[in-house]
Amino acid sequence: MTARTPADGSPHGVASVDGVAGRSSGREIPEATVARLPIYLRALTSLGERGIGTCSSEDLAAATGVNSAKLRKDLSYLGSYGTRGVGYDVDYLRYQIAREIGVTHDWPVVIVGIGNLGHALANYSGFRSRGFRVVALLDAAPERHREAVAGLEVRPFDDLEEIVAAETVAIGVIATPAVAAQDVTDRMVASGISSILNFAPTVLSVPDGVDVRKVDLSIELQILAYHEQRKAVPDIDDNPEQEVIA
Amino acid sequence: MTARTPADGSPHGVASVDGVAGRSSGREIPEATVARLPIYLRALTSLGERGIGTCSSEDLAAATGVNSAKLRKDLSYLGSYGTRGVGYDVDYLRYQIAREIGVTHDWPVVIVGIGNLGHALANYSGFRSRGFRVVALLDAAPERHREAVAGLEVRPFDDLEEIVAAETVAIGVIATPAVAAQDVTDRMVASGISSILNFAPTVLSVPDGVDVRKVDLSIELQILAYHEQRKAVPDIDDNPEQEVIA
DNA sequence: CTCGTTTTGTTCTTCTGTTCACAAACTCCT
DNA sequence: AGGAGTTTGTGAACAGAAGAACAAAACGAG
Repeated sequence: MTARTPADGSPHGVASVDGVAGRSSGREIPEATVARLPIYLRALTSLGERGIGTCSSEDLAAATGVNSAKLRKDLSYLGSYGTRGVGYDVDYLRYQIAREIGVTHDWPVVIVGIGNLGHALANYSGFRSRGFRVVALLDAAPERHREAVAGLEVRPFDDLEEIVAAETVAIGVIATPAVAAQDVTDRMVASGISSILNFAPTVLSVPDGVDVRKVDLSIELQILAYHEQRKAVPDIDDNPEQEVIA
Repeated sequence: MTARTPADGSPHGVASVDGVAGRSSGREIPEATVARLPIYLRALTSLGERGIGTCSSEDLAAATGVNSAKLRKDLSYLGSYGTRGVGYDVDYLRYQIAREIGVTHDWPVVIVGIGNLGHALANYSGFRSRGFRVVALLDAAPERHREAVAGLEVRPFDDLEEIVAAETVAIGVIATPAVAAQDVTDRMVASGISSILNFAPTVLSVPDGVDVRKVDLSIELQILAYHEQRKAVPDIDDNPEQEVIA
């Protein structure tokens, strides 16, 4: 912990990296690394809860299923938060990653589409504990309103703008049928939301500056199926298609 | 279309790539491409339903949000299924992709853990229409048994081996709490399942030859949060640490 | 205080994936 | 039939990510 003082002091006395002088956050973190930071964060939380105060890159690599060299390189983008010969302070590193990701404070989130999946998402406790707070559940269907899910009333979709403005919501989750997803997206964007997590099986178009991530359950299964098929028929091809031609 | 005969015949007369000679399925499809094939498949299905018989790589690229050159290269790994100057036959290409992925017939799937998420998955109609058939819902908790979800009875987890053997199930879905996930995995693997889709927020360890894909809802949100944070504070860093250096 | 051990942070190499750009192949029009 | 216009399939350049390997930094023992 005392090791904190040299902060980002790059060992070899180079105070500024890339010639970017003062901007200590000037390090551009590669996308692949960003996608792994949450994994490290979760593993560190778990280690911390088990009372482990320090861990090496090998330990953390084992806990996350990542190659230790890759892990060290990932962490090095954030700064120099380890101690050579010792390892990383679990709590300290966890805080640094949380800060880098931006989950030291909670992000308000709205969920639109309270069907089966929306229910599950609303009830998912992992959001709360990992930096997100569901502030509203919205659905266009009147028969779903007033129903209480996870302690929140389901409200009309038309309340979107009001809620986004009142709570400064930046992140929206779409769990509607595919056909409604683009409309919901447009309304979200218009109301000020600039990051969307989309569970609807459709490609959304959004203006620049808005991020969309998509989670598609059947795509994941299809990727598994592809590899599964290759296992089953390791060598032979299952296309009996000589005849087709002509 | 006639172009099928030369199989992988690379134009410049190189019949065997990599020296792998005759293996027509020897084309190794890059992982990144495999992950996009289901997207193309879905878009083609949608085009087909709209009565569109032919599409160019530009059309399909627009529908999927992918660069058209990348799309063409992806498709070229499967074979030469387009016609220069014309484009791709929607149905024909769709069939070829489905065959490559291995979803021309349905894959039986079991879902373990019928909580909120398990419910949602069991009811998700997209599985059925995209090459998967949920053959059983399993849960360790006795109070969940006999409950009917999506037309299937929830059965005891101990029935796993019997079901997997009876239906030759190769793919399992884990929607249990994190703490149970590794045990469920071990049982699945022992019973013969070799592809797992994991929704539990934990790293699974599996023997070689078993594939695991993980879907983690809060990780997706955290990735969005990272970028969102960067938008909010485009330049200034939120760590006020100039003083440190010494 | 010096030596040996540990473990980080980083450089260099290799691999994988993306994008560009264009010849080859096809259609359609005249 | 020939030429103009499209669109594919792919080689080659480029970019990004992963992995191996090692010097620099910290610690502890003697």
